[in-house]
Amino acid sequence: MPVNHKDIKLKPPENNPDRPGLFDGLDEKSLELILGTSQLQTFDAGRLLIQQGDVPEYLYYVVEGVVKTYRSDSDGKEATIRILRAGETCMDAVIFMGGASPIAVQVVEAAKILMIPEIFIRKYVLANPQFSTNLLRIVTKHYKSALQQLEGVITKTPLQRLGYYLLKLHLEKGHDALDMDLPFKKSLIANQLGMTPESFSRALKEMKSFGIDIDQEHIKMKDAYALCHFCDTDTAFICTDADKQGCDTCPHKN
Amino acid sequence: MPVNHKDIKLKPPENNPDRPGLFDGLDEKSLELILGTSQLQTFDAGRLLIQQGDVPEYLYYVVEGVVKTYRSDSDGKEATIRILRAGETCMDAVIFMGGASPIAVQVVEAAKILMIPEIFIRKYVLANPQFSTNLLRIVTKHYKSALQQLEGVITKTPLQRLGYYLLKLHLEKGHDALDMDLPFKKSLIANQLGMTPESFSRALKEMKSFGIDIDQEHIKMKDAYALCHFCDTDTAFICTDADKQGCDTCPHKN
DNA sequence: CGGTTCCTTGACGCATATCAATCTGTGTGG
DNA sequence: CCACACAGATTGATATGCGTCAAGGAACCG
Repeated sequence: MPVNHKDIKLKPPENNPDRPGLFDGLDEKSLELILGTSQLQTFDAGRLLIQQGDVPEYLYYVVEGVVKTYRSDSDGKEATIRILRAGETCMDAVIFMGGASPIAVQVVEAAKILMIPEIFIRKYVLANPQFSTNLLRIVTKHYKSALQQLEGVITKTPLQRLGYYLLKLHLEKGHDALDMDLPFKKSLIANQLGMTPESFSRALKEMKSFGIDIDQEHIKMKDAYALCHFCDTDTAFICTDADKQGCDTCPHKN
Repeated sequence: MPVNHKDIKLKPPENNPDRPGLFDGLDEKSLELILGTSQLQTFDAGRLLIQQGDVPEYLYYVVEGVVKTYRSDSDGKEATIRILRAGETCMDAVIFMGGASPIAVQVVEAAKILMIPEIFIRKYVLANPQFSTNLLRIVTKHYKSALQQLEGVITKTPLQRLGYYLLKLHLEKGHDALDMDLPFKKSLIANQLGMTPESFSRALKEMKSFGIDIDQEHIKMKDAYALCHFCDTDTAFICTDADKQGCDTCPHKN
């Protein structure tokens, strides 16, 4: 059954360029066209939407809930790639890779998902330049985060990876927010950071020496510069306090 | 100075869907338009084309030579992302990320490079659907290989990563070729696989127990199935011998 | 020939995975 | 309301695999 335009909110609250959305800048007509060919479905936690090796038939747009994408090798070990919330998509890139999906997709917390047929996506890229640009922005953003992950796992210690993760969390909230919560289950985050839950737990304790206290999933920073130590050129670029006093290690100070 | 259309070969010999090219399917007029706004330049080995944090002004198309993209963290450790040869591009994705480049680009072996202004790229995506599709295919291919790299570093041992690398090399040549050469300097490959040259060297020796002999950069496989042990769903998909006899571990055998 | 670069080999130590036990919170059923 | 079960998180003890450091060898080029 086709989806009614009014059924779902297509634009998540924050509408900043760092969070490119699939529907950004599209007019009413385009939206209706897309929704008309799509379907909306609800899935329970644990449900596998795509297995590694499947050829995807839909692009998935998360309306509600939490979904993860991951790769697993032959002995069953998993490497979490992304954890998606409302407003994010997956299989967007895979559709253009052609052939079997290199990743699997699983629902983590019960989710409502908009499913857009892959054939429509491919055709619509040819018809609508704005849509192409949206897709390019989304895919390149995934690529970027994969590169950061990759560098982290290769060159950084678990502690540094955690620090970098917290720093990005902090920057998302705005540099004034000294309190935040871990957005997901710890074991899930641990896997995404390429470490075991045990190492994750130990790394959290070590964070105290940087002035960051963790109680359950609550994080309290001593001051706004506690995480500067983990900054790099990417985060410095979006840091509103870049190059200010208080941070000795800012990469902008060259 | 604008580039003459006849100066460079824009299509590398192999024209298969797994090697998407920037100029695939474009007509003469489009090619002339692109080349007219671009410049061709030659660089020596070691030359830095883009540093991490720079905002890219060009998309780079490698006409000749070897170029690598990598990320380095604050203490100078490098993680090689890709190693490009003739017909490949970089900064293609970065242009659409907006802002500073998360990666650096360096010439490894003296290279002739076509430089296309980023502003042109962005505009041309809006004007030419074929070009959008080309870019999407290229970027998603990069993304895919980043994901494979990521999984490898997180879940696999150095030996397995090397095996997977050799397998892909083998499949590129066609499954009949039992002889091949390492395409790059060993230390470069080692870094791309996320290990030290020492570990790489030891892993190469271990390969003997799988029926693969390495002499200098020459690789000799005992038979076409020697590398099957390292296969996964991605490689199985492009393996012409998939599911045949000889390979006990083929992921297609479910 | 000497110098340089790259690769290889060996010895060593540390960091992180692994394994196992305990603890905490949460929900369920009697 | 308590007892129990279960999942997730924590903590501790252990071991091993990879990086590091240092030395030696091989190929290349002047």
